Amino acid sequence: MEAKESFFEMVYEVVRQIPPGRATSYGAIARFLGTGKSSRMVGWAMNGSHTIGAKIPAHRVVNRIGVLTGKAHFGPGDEMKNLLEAEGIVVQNDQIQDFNRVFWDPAAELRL
DNA sequence: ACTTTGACTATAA
DNA sequence: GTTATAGCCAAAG
Repeated sequence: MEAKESFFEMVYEVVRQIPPGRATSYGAIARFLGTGKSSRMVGWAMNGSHTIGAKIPAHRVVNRIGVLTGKAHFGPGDEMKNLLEAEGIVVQNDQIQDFNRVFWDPAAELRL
C-alpha cells in the first residue's frame, strides 16, 4: 500500500507503536528504519509531529541514556516527565530511571 | 541549489 | 563521572 512516504512518517508510525510504560531512543528508531546514524532526523521528525496533527507519544522517545532531551518541546512545564510518570515510568531529574528496563526496541519487539 | 540546523551518538581526553 | 569534537543525514530556510 503505502510506498515510503517521508522519513518523518516512518518515524511517526514506529513511535506510535511504542507501548505505554515503555520508552525508546532516537538511535534505536533510526537503526530500525535503516538510517542508523540519522538519529537526529528522528528527533527532527518529532519536531514536525505537531504539524501533522497526529498524536505522537513523543514523550516515550528519549535519548540513548534516557534523558528527556526534548521535554522543552512539549510545553513550558515538565509535561513530558508527567506523561512518563503517568505510565509508570520512573523519572527523576528529567532522566528515566531503570531505562534498560523500560527500553523498548522496535527492532526486537516490534517486527514489521 | 546552497547553507544552516538539530528532541543524537560515538569516541577521545 | 565530565567536556570536547567529529560524524551523520534529511528537512527547512
